[in-house]
Amino acid sequence: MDIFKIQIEGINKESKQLVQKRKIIALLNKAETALPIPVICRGVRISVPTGTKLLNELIEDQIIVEAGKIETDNGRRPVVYKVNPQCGYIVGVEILLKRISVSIFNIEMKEIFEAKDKEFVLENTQDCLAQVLTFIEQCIVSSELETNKFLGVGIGITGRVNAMTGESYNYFNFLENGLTSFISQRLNLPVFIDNDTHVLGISELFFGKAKDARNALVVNLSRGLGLAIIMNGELISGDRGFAGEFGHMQFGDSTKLCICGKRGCLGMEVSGFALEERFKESVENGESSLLLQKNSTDRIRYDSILQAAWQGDALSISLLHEIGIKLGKALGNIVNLLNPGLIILGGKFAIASDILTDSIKSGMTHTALSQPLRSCSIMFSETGADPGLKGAGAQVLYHYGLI
Amino acid sequence: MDIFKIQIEGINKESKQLVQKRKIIALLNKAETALPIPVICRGVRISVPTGTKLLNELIEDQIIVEAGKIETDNGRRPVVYKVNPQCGYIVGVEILLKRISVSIFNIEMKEIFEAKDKEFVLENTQDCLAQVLTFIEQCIVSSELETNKFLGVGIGITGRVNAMTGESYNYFNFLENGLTSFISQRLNLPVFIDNDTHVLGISELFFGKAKDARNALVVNLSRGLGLAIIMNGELISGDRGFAGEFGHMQFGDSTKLCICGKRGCLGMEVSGFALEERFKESVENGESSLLLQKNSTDRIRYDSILQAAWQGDALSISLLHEIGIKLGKALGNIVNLLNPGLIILGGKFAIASDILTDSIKSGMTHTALSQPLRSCSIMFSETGADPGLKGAGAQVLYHYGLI
DNA sequence: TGTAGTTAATAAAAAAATTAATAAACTTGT
DNA sequence: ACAAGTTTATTAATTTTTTTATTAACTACA
Repeated sequence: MDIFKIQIEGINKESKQLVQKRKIIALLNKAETALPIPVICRGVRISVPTGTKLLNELIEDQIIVEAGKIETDNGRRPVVYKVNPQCGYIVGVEILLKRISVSIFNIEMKEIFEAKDKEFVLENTQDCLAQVLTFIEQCIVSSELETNKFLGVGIGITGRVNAMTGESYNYFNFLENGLTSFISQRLNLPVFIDNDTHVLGISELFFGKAKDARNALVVNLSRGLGLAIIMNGELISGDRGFAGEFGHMQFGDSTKLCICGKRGCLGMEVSGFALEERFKESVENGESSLLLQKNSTDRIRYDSILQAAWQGDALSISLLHEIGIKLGKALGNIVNLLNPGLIILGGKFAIASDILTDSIKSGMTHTALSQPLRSCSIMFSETGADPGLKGAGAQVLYHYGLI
Repeated sequence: MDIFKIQIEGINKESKQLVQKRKIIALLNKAETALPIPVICRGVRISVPTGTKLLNELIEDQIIVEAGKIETDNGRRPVVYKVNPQCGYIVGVEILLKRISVSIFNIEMKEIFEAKDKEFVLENTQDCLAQVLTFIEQCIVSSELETNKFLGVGIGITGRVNAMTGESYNYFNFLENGLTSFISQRLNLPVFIDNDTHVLGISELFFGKAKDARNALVVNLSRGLGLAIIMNGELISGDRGFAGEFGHMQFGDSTKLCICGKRGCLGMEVSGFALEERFKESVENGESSLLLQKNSTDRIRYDSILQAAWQGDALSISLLHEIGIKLGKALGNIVNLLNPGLIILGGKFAIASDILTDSIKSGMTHTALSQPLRSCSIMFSETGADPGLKGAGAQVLYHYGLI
């Protein structure tokens, strides 16, 4: 897919036309529907004859295809065009602590191949890296798609990641030139990377509820606690990609020691892990719960507690309320600091929206100023299955300016 | 200055060339030195003949001027060009609680007229607004510059401001269409506005130490406490312009009631106001200070305490240390959240850099994670006089894409 | 059913921009 | 001091793009 790779090159004879071609592709890809020539030409600010010429060349290259005619109120009906869904493919990879998933998307981000939740143990070793690579390679082969049509690989991985340099600090940090350049060389494809929470943010930004918001927070509340910050319509990475370390915000009353070495980290009070701990404590103090009928206390994971809360278990609900209020207080502080128009609660906790929403809101009133609070709405993520995986893949489109 | 106003209009016959002309102007204005034709043409990606043609038209319009020839290692010596400093002027206005300042800058942001620190009381009244307007008008007249050469007015004002809509929420909020459109109509000039802290951030971003930083925090520590956040090289305003309400971060141990109605606001512990309060308390508890020799406790303002600290007064220094540690703790939290590469301490407290720097750093270690902390340096503002005023004016250049 | 009105697409003419060629100005090395 | 090499600046030739004009396709209404 040579046309997508031009942008890096300097000025040459073809460059300007190729830039315009890429603009056409981007316009069509961003548009919800197929577009007619006049609209395309207005969109990229060129005349109809040149636009038509470029479009025909793109059709010749099978990058753009006709999509029939559309109804109009009056006048000749225009032929509309869209990007050929088969013109390019994207690999999305999600590497979590205990499982790895790969999806292959077409250029419209429709999933056309999947190999999800393969059991796996993430370790900072050469061997583990080799496993990841062969799994990705296998998926590409199994998909039976033309290899020269792959545009790139987008990876989401737990831990701290520098999206700019392509380094992963916690895992595979033994590589000299960073993780992306290593994988890129091996697969002979451009590779982009970010951490699991940021990738979730990308998903919300382009496909979820943050689509129309210029300033939003995406909370990733699962076993851990993370935050993706979107400001001025862009994901905020910070200087080294560390932005969003919400779980280590020193805001809690708890004196529990966090793995980071400090006490009072928010993640020790607001997270799936914290929910499990608090559940155990409560049971030890004699409280009862529906969950105890089936399992012993040790085996109860936060997923089960969330489900129990949904089924009406009083203990689980009250624990969730506690968490909601604490999360709300912390978010209120960030609302003062960043004045987001929207907060999206994502991650595994999103299913507990009914129980959490009011407690978060009430927590926020404790800390947030009334003006920024009034202009900030709270929503729960409703993206389809595996939003992180889709966001991981979307990095590729984002870097090509196609989204 | 018609050429600067084109960008708003739609597509017309001249539009494309004017866009290129604006690019040339922007390139020359951003460059430190005057540039020769080949460099300009490479910079805006046009050929030498067209570039020369456009340049000559700009010279005809007196927007660009020749700036002699430069020495080169070999080959014919090129003529270099720069933006005519007299081609356009900018009005910067700073409206604080007790004083108002106006400066007029040329397009290089050199100050060519000033009327600073006029005594004044900011009130939310028609009368006060009229005073502001006549003062600005007077300054424009006194400057004796051609009125048609003014590019716009940039305002910095205390209180909460929506830079996008041009509304000021705390002052002059009785206007129907926002403050900027009102002043714009009266002065017949484009008007841009932001709050005093954001304007300070703009100053650091374009002329100060944040020039080369893509992610920075600018702390405005004077009688109040504010924060300007720069991420991805842009000032973060948030959804309604409220971003940076650092002073109301709920992070303190103090139980003092803040004007916002909450307790525990950081501004009640870290600010000039807080310094005055703590000084009073300490003296009442029997501590001594150099300052007491001259003034009664009631009359001592934070400026004096800062100066006393600089002169070695033990009480003042220890109070500053307290403030520094608290500020550092709060900043550490933000470092975790946003991973800035640079923190600039500006405002009146900047002169106490020697005393504050270590305590801020030690405070940060309490809350910040080691990784983001390591990549974050702390500096003290060293911009010239009235950085806020310069930042206010710079808004105009920023909106024209000339900076 | 036919005509006026509207928009799309194509073809021809005009304008604009680029490349190529050339002249001018300057440095360096012999 | 003068030829060779470099870079800038100007002019001429070629290519590209846009305007303008024309034809095609369709709706609405009489």
